Amino acid sequence: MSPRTPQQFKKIREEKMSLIMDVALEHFAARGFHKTTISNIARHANISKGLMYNYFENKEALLHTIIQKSANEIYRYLDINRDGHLSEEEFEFFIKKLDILLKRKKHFWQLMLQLMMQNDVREQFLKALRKADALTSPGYENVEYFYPSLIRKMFIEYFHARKTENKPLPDPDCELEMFVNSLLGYAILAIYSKDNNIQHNTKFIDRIIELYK
Amino acid sequence: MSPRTPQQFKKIREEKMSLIMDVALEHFAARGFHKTTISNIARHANISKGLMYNYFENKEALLHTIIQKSANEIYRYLDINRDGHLSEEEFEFFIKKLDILLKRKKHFWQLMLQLMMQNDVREQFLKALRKADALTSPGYENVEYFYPSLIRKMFIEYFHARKTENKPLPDPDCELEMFVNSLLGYAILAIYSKDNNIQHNTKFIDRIIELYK
Amino acid sequence: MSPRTPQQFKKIREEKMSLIMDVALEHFAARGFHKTTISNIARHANISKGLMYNYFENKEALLHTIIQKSANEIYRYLDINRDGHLSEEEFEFFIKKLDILLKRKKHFWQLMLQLMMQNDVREQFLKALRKADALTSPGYENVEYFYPSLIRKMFIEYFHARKTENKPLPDPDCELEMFVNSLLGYAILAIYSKDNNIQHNTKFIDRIIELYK
Amino acid sequence: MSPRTPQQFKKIREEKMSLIMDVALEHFAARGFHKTTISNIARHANISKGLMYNYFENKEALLHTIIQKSANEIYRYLDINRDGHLSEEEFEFFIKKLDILLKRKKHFWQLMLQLMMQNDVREQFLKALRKADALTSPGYENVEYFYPSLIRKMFIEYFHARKTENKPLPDPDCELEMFVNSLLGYAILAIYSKDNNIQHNTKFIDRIIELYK
DNA sequence: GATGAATGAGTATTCATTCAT
DNA sequence: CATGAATGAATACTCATTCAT
Repeated sequence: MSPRTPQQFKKIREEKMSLIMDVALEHFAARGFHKTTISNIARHANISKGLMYNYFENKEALLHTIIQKSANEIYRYLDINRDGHLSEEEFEFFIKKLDILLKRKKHFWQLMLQLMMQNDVREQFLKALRKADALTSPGYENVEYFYPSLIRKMFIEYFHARKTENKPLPDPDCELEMFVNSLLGYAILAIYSKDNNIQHNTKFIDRIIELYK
Repeated sequence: MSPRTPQQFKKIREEKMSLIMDVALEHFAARGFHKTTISNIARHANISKGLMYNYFENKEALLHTIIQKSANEIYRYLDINRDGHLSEEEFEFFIKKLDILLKRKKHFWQLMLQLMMQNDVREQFLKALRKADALTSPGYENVEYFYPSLIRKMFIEYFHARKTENKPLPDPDCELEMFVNSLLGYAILAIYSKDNNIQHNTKFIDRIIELYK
Repeated sequence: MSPRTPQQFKKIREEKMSLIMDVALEHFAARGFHKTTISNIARHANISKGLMYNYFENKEALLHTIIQKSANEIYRYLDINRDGHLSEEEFEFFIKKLDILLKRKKHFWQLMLQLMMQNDVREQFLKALRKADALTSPGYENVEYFYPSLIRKMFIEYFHARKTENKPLPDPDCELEMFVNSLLGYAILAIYSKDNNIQHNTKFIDRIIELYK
Repeated sequence: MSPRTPQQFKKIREEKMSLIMDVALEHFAARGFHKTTISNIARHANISKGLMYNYFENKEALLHTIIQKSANEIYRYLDINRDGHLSEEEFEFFIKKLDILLKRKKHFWQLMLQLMMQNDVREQFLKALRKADALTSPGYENVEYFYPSLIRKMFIEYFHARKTENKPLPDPDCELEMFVNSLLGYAILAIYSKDNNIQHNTKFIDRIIELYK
């Protein structure tokens, strides 16, 4: 009886880690990081507590890994043509993809919001995000500001370049902010809404595009 | 030393409770409800742990009392003419007051957001809010839906009644949603921004009023 | 019913801390630091585990405090005339007191030996000792080398000054080492011997004095 | 690839066991038995944890085997002419060999000291030593007292027979103890000294021999 | 009213050991 | 022979809450 091959071990490892992270994310999102116990995660993942620590150094490391992994996926998913310029088509594409993303990864976003709301976690949380960003944005590893800044830059440029009836906007920065706020408000409600009322969402997203494209 | 009068006792009591609640709110907002310990609150309020339990049945009761009290203050503060109708002036007045409120009570709002983000706290949290509403909205004690619904109703009516160039809005519900989302996004950023950049805020609020009044 | 006075609280605290430290020292000495559990200490001290942490930040802090306190006592006890010079009388006095000390504080010395034997604890353990030294040797707070060095210095001087039949020793350093080794060997056996065979010990100590005074 | 012969298997087995024991001894000595984890040993020996249990029933068995093996080596190494009598030459030979031994097997002696210092391990530890002794001292398997007693007996006889200037020592037992203590003190410092200052050691050993031969 | 010592149930974490492959 | 995933019992530590004074 020969031992399992390294590949087999790797597969087992990855599947278990993935399972644990899925269960943990769900619980973190629903009950918050602190109220979620390792015991609970282990019980729901049908593993022993000890195994958790075989894969994750501790509870915090588990959280970080979840954030990192999810952030990576998101960045990969959004990966728009990174020429630093946002065409009208890319703008529309971005908004629509974002909407889908919000619904696909509700648990992750709920967790993110919880973390962002805690003043003392926000900093280290942002660090994790920045790291994830660096991984997917080769060449941006040393960018001082956190990823969304990159997007923000593009949007600033986009709004400054925008014209209505061939005239530039009177106050593009204010317009950008209106846009960002609308999107943020929409996102939060979408993340916490129980139904995925497609119709309703579509209407709003279309209106956003109509207004700001 | 003559014994204190009942009034003096009452005053001491109220001041202590107020102090405890202030300290607690600050800590809850900064570190979250679970990470905040009773010991910490007591230490910062310069009282003993035991005294805390003289005033508040337990940690949860403390939280509820804080929410209740703050919610009451807020409702009192916003107290617009409750004739169930929102005039254009009232609309503008409401928005402007809300903006001031957000900045005045940042800690409270930060705590509110944290609580709203936790799926399993949200329900009981909303209950507390509804109760606070009932206290300030005599006659509405048995209203089934939670307070914002009342406001929402007025806003729905407001947007449906709104006319631009003497023509009703093509889709007032969508317009309402755009408005709500913008405001929500703005609120969150305002609650967590460190500076109270008046200028910047004023611009945005003015634009909101300009667009939706 | 007025609350206890600060003095009463202090007394309670000190008595409990002392009790815990006594029990802990006994266990540490008998079973080693790692094999001794907090539960065990608590059980034998007839207190709850929680109380332990009311008084000592953690297990290591408990150990440090024990070392510190015991070391202080020892230094106080040995406190010979600190003029940096060792007369023949002081020499004899020191040896005799040391002998008594070994028997009085067996548990402490057993623990000390255990700690000294662990390569990775020795450093931080010596630090604790140095600190205790500084507390009892005003003016020596910044002495770079650890306390025994001070004693050692005196002994070096003592042996170099020693004369037999009016002639200096042929090799005072070697003689010093013979003395130190004898004492060390004696100490270890004394610390771990179960009986305090006075006779036997006296004989040895007398011989030491006879040889090296 | 032809299957390995039984001899090859045996050789592999023995080499692996030896490797494991070396690594384990090093760790036990440096960090103590309890702080040393099986995982650590396995990692440093470049084997799997499971394999450890193929060779050693459990952690304790590993410890015992190490002690046993090292003790055997030591006894073999010291193997003086066991006629129960210690000549002056044998005395000198013994001391000199002991000195070399201390430096050759520092890790082992460090571990031994650690174990001896723990009251509750000492008993079973001495048992292991006695067993080792029995293996190398055929005929002494049932000797009640632990090995050093045998040596001690010889030394007692040696000191009682010793004469200075043709006169027997006034108190041979006390002299023996002086000798033992000196040697013990020396041994401990030698075991834990980082440098192997040959000169220094030689001087001391020579002095011992000079004094007690 | 006020204090802080005391409790104990709960939680994260460790690690020797087993076992399917 | 060899592997490392998996277990679970044990252990350090936390903290809301109680209570004698």
